[in-house]
Amino acid sequence: MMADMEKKKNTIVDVARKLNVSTSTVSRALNGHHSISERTKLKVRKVAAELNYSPNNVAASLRRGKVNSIGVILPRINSTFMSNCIFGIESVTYPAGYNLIISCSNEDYKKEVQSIAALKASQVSGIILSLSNETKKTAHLSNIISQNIPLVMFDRIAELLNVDSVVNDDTKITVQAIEHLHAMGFRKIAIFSSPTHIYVYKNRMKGYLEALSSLGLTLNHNWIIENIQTKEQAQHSAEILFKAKDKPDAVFCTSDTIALGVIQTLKKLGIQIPQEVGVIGYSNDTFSELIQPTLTSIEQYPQEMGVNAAKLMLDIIGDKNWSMQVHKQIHIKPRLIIRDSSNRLLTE
Amino acid sequence: MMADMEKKKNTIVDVARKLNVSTSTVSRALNGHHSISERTKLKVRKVAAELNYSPNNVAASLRRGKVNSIGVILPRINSTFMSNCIFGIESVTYPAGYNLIISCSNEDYKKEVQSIAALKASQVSGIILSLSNETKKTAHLSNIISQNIPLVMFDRIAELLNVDSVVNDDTKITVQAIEHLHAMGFRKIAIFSSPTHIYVYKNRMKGYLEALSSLGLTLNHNWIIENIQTKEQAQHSAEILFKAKDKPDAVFCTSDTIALGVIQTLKKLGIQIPQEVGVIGYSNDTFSELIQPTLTSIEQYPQEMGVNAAKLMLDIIGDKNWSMQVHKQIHIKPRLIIRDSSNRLLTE
DNA sequence: CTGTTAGCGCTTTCAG
DNA sequence: CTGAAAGCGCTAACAG
Repeated sequence: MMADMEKKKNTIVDVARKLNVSTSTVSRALNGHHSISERTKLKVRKVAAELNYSPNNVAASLRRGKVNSIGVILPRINSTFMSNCIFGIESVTYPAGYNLIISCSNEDYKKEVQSIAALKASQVSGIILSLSNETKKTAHLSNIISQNIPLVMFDRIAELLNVDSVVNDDTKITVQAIEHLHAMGFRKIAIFSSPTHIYVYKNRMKGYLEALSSLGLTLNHNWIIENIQTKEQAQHSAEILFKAKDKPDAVFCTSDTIALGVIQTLKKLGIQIPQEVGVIGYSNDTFSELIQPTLTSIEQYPQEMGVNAAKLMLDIIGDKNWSMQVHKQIHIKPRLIIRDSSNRLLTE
Repeated sequence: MMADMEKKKNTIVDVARKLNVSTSTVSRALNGHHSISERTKLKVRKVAAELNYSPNNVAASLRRGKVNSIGVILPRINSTFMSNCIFGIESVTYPAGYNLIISCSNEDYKKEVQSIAALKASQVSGIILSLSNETKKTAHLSNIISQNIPLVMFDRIAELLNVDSVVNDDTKITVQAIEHLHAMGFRKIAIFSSPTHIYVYKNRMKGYLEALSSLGLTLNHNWIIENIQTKEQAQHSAEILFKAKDKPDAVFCTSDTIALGVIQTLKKLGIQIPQEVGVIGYSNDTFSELIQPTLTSIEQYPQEMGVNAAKLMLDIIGDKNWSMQVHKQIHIKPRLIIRDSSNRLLTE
């Protein structure tokens, strides 16, 4: 009978045996320890290669009590914004020698909690997180903080939690956007917003209200549409709003997708953009400069956000007392990109 | 002097001690082993919760010789196509209890090789991969296959490697696209392609050539533009081509971004689409139905590709002899989505 | 510069 | 149904 080809993987023990040295020497040589002679290092590396040796990080991590991976939990993964954030994160963590374990909460609170548990079990060095829509409790986060697992939040943060974070200056840029509409002669400005219990939308709403007040514009509660999540909902609400008596003359939208829905409805109703109604979106999706009319929007620099979140994480890792310290909040400055959908000067 | 609050994490040893049982019992209880009485299980779980016990998967993995994570290597991460693939993969691997370790080769061969090594060191259960642009050698892949590490490739596969894979029927759908152009009366069909050493572009080129031949259209080598990678390159090449004497009357593009570049140049040159020139893109990006004219394109169902790649992976994992077997290739059927940019019927 | 030794936290035979 | 004991592969005191 043929014996099974027991392709047992070679370990440092095999390398050590072949060279007649101790496993410590092999371990040290492979890790570039300074107290090993160049000659030995060369020999070890040679034999390791011959034996097709591949290190076992699981064993090393267990021994070291430290894992070289960082967990990332996102509400979505297939969005331009989020995938660019990941891209930014990866560009920092990879050169630093970390793996990225990514999981997607799918805007589901329960899955967020489970993902946290899974990452904890994996002994990740830290967790970078943006909250799901549904997350209203944050016990799962306090829990990991209390266990000294580094946590960095970005974009959708939990305000009451004292952690390092990266956010946009949503309020300020929204004020700027409303001021821009005002400067273009729009006076009856509506807002189409996603749910305002979420940090970023809350701040956009805040900016809207602040700007209206400081510009002396009257606030019409019928023009404040909240809880819009999809293009279809935006279309629906726009249809109702623009068929009513008391129509606004501009709409500030908290996402480009919402803005797209509004634009499609306005077109359908034969309303001219921006002559009759101005529209502003948020996040500068690829399509915003490609649609008709081109859409005024707000660039958020998601990659930059990811880069900063990752840098923050690397700073924290290894700092035993990070949870005791004053936490940093990095503000990314968004930019208003003025295009045709709000630019009345073009047509006057 | 205050003693440091040694917040040493509790392990099963602590749980066992508190209950006066053995660690084996705790381990078994926590893992729902059948030979443990319900009463014990309850007690163990209760104490584990009290002690805020969190399992250490690193130790468990080392002992089991098996890690609950799957590695994914992609050429890009911030593209609609790839992020949707990840989304599909995650939707299968998460419920199955796997972590996803994602790394991005950035179209760089070296980084692809390094990522493979890193994932190997992490002892991942398997690797799902789509090749970088630059990858021409596949020794790094043969290597992991020979070590019985499950490998699934998708989209950009290495043809000569005998592994499970998920691909589009690029050739067939391209033939269909060209036939569509022919049916619309276009006869002088050019192709703007990304580098054809890459599997998917090679097949699109193949489809183009096959279709031309079977439709009896003459092949003009000046109309075969290869190595286009960016919108700018597409614009540049289109400008040259459409200022030349011998102009095509349609352009098949291997991506929507290329098509966008072509359309922008045609507009600039005052050439009517589709009356004078028809354009087809590939991958049905969000913007394709939003631009003017709306762009005929090919939907590839990236999420579906991810789902299938992940399922294939789960099938393979644990199957000791997978590398000996005949490998499956799953073909995802793309769909031609006809819009204005190729639809002459609209205007005749 | 190198070797000896003791575990990291968990699972899993084997033995009751 | 439960316990004792061994050990996964590696690293890091400690000791020369």
